Amino acid sequence: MALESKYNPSIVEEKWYQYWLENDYFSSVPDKREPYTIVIPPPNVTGVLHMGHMLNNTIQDVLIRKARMEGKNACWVPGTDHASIATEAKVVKMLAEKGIAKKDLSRTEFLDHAWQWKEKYGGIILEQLKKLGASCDWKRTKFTMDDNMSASVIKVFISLYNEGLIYRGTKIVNWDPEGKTTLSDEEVKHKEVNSNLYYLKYKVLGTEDYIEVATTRPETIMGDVAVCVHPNDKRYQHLKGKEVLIPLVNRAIPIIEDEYIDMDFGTGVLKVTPAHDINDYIIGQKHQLPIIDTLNDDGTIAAIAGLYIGLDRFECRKAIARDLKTASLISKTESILNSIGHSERTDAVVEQKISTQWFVDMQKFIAQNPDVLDAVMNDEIKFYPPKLKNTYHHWLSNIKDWNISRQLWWGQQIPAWYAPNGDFVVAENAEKALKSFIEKGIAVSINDIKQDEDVLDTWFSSWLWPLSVFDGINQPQNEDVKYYYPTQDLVTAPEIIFFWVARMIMAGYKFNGKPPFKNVYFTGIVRDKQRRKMSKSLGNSPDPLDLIAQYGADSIRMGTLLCAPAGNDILFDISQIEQGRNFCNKLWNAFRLIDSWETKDDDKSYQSLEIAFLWFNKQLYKAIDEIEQHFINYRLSDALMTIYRLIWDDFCSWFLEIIKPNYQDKIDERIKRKTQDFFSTIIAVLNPFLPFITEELHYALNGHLKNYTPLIISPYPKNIAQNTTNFYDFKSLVSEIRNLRNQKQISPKTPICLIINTMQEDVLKQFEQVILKLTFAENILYNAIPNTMYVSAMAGKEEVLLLLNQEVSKTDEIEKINIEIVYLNGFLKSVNAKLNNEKFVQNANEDVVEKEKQKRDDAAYKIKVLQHSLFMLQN
RNA sequence: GGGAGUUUAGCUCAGUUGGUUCAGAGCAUCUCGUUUACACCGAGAGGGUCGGGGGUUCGAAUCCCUCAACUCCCACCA
Repeated sequence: MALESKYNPSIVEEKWYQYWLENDYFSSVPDKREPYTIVIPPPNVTGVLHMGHMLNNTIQDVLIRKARMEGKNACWVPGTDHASIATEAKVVKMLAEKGIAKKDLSRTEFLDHAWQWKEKYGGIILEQLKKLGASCDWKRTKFTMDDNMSASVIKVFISLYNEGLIYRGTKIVNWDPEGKTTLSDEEVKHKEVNSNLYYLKYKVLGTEDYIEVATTRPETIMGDVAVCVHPNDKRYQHLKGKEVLIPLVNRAIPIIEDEYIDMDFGTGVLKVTPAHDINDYIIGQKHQLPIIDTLNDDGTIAAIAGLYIGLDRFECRKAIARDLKTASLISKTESILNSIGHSERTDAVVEQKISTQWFVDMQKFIAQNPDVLDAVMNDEIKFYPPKLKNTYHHWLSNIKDWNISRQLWWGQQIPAWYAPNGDFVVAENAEKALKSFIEKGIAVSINDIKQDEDVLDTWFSSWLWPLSVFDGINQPQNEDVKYYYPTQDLVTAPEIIFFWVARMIMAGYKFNGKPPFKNVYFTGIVRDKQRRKMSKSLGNSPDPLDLIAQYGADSIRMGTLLCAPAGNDILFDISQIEQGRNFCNKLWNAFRLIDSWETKDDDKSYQSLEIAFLWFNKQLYKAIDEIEQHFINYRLSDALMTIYRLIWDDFCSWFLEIIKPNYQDKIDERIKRKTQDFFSTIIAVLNPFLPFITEELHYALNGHLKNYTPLIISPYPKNIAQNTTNFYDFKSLVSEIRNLRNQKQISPKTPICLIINTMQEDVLKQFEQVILKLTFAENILYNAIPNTMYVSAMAGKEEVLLLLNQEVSKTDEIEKINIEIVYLNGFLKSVNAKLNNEKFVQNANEDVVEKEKQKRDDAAYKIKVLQHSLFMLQN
């Protein structure tokens, strides 16, 4: 077989992915084997693949592929999330571009458009994942609005409502004026923003005095119902019980007192606007003040405000500031930094607004399901990295009720039905709702009742994901859910620990009694080299598909994984991808070399090189152990690096160089076969990480076999017998010799002669062929006396002399040796100081003391050798 | 305001219970090399007082205190 000297991934990857699909290696059905399940964090149905997905899904694929090779029944369930707010926004935008306004459509018409959109674009991201090599069970692909998925959501809503865990209530909620919906607290992201703090003058009625109020939101003055001071504030004692006039509005409102007030902030006076601030709302309740909601749903000023009607809130702020200034009702403005809530999805500034919505009573929920907290804290569910346990704990202990209703159409419509008088029932459908009404003694007909217009928060469906993908809500006892649930690993971003991870744990315990997964691997955020988050607006996010086309999926997988320890952000840099590509090429060429060898029977070379096999065998199984350990700790970067070094250094740079025959020489057949065996093992270990190239090479090695098994389902190598033999460290000896060569500018292929002064001549003789081969030496003399033409160095306890055919500067050599002796004497002194310290000998462990003694003896021996050399040089 | 975390070679990071074979890895850098597996390469080398200070100990990157810088999460300061 003639192979290209450069590995070309594009053909190979396409070919093998098709092959795996055709042979159905990704799909899973319950059987007798141990299950290994991962459910994908469902990407938004409208999304396209970005670098974060690449990282996240590569990790999942590595885990699932390794499990598959280990003989487990590996099942990776893919799917997409309907992402109600994001998708609805996209559909609205798309319709607007066509000149269609959402308000002109009926609910059904709008949903028709949305579904069409979903059918057209919804599968893109999953198709992209295939390019990455993701070995998902595509037959199980789910969508959070599939019929049975939605049915699960409705069922859960009804049962939680019946248990009193879901309620309808009027509260201050977060309002996204752009998405025109409420948001949960988790969907509001606070950002530090520079704001103006305006000092407004409220005229005190019946006096000529003004009271100054500092506010960042002058546009809400139309909703003011009081100004509030601290009861102990000396500055305002004389104003108690008086009223003030709202500037511009000229409505009279009382001055009230409350200990909530921070006397040091601004003027120590707060304007109270209960409709638009949670604190004001609380004060308002306490003092029984009215509520004036001056904002429309789209963030414009409502008619009730009386002024600035229809103006956008931010325009209004400017206008008011201007008008107040004109009227001399602003005493000053200062610039302050404050934290403003933004919508997670639309990035609009979130308003607080009083509204009637549906909530999950979280405190009650947690109280009833203590496992939600305990399981994580006692590691029944393991977090990687574990520091996120604290974050989880902290959030749960301060949890607020979850607002689950959204004023959208795309999603699961809330199964609540209203009678004309406002009474409502919760039921699966209109018929059942009617029945409930009748049971409650409310006489209505089916035409009278109306279903709640709102849909449920997306996360109210995704929290069921690990159960609902197996239909475990609708049919809790079905074979799939019994077999696959709880799943093994969840791989996700720490950003959604509250949105999703925590809530899946809640749903898992609540609806199944078991945790949804055993391990949670939190990836970092993919950033660019300057540590900036990757974003479309910065244009610093490469298109993963372009990268795959250019470098191959294996290279990308390697590049992203090499520097991605759990929980650490990964700093994306193209050079890592190049490193991945170079590695693939290295592996490819190692195979080409082995493959090119012609064989013969050569017992002698086999015998003399056997030690190399023993040595590499040890390195190989040591590495397999280490890799296993890294997997246990979910340290995939370290696992991959271990393989990288095993292949590049141990296998290619050392082992192959040792056994490689001279140009045009044949190789002993057994050597070639053993080398191929090693190679097979190596690529099997590597396969979960780089599935394509390893599959290709595995085929190149074994494709001719009658009962050919592709690598994807071949057994994963295990270390059965511990190989603990210690080998002589021939690597440092060889390095020292090469270094001497370098120093003396002797080109690598020029034959040389060596003298090695050693106390373990027998051991070294075992490695003689190895050393000769690697150093291009002609022969080695042991413990021989050289003439004056040589250079020397210490390699461990061996002194190695490279014989020259030219005179060397004696003084240089003497100088070199003297430096070495000075260093060793210093070292010896410190070791001796330690050993002569009674407290050390008393307190330190025996083996530690023993080690120190060994070091002392070694150093003393080296000094002796060097002094001898010195003597030889000087005479 | 509360909580968590980080600070080790130019960069990104390992360093389990304190013991100089723990001061490491990869990349980058420098020198040499067009040796037929690979220049997407080979050989070799240099580089860190483990953020600063103090303490405990025979001994600290590793434990304690303190200072400094940075990061993240949570939170209703107008």
